[in-house]
Amino acid sequence: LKNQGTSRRLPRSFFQRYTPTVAKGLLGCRLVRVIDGKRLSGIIVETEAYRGSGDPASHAFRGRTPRNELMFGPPGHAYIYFTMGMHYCLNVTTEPEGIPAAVLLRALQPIEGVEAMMENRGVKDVRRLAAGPGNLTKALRIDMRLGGEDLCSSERLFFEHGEALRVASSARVGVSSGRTRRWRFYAEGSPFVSKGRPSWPTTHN
DNA sequence: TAATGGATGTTCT
DNA sequence: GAACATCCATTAT
Repeated sequence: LKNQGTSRRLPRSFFQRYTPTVAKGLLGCRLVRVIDGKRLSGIIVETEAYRGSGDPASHAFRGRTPRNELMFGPPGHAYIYFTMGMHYCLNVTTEPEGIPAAVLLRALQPIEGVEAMMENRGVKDVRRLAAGPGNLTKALRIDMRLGGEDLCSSERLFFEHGEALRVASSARVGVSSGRTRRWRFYAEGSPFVSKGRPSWPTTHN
C-alpha cells in the first residue's frame, strides 16, 4: 500500500519507444501535477507525435538549437516551449538519447483538483479546462521552470497508468507541413478533446 | 456554426 | 520581417 503512488508511475522504458506508439499509449493514462501537496490531474485524451530529423513539422527538423536541445536528450523528460507570445506547451521526450522526438500533450479530462484548475483558467466549463495545449499548461500551472524535469522521478509532474481507450488519429493540428503523417491521437468521442478539427476524416486503430 | 483578427514573444531567414 | 505545434472574442452566415 505504501508504494501505491510510485508503482502506478510510467517508467522510463515506456517513453523509450517509437514516438507514435508512445503518443497512442499515453491516451487513458493520468497526468499528475502536484502543487503545495495537492494533486491536480486528468486523463490524457489527446496527444501528438513529433519525431526525428525527417519530420518537417518538428522543432528539430532543422537540427539542434538551444530551444529544442531537450528533444535530443534521454526519454521521459519535460520539453516545454513558449509559443505565439502567450502560451506554454508541454511535451515529454521519447526514444533513445540522440533521436530528437517528443509527444505534445494536447488535452485532458480533468479528474482531481478541478476547482483549482477552474481558478487557474478563469473558466468553469470542465470540458474546456484542459482542451488544447496552451489551456492544459495554464490549468496545471506549467511553465518554463519545469523545462527539463525528469517526469519519471519528479514529485511535481509525472504520469500514472490508466485504462486503455478507443483511439482515433488524424493529421496534426496547427502545422502546415508534414500533413501526410497522421500523428495526432485522441480518445474517440471524448468531449474533452480540443476543438482543432482535422481536414481528414477520423479513423481508429 | 464558420471564418476572422488581435494579443503577444521567440526563432529563423 | 515572417512564421509560429495558440486561444478567444467578435463578426458573418
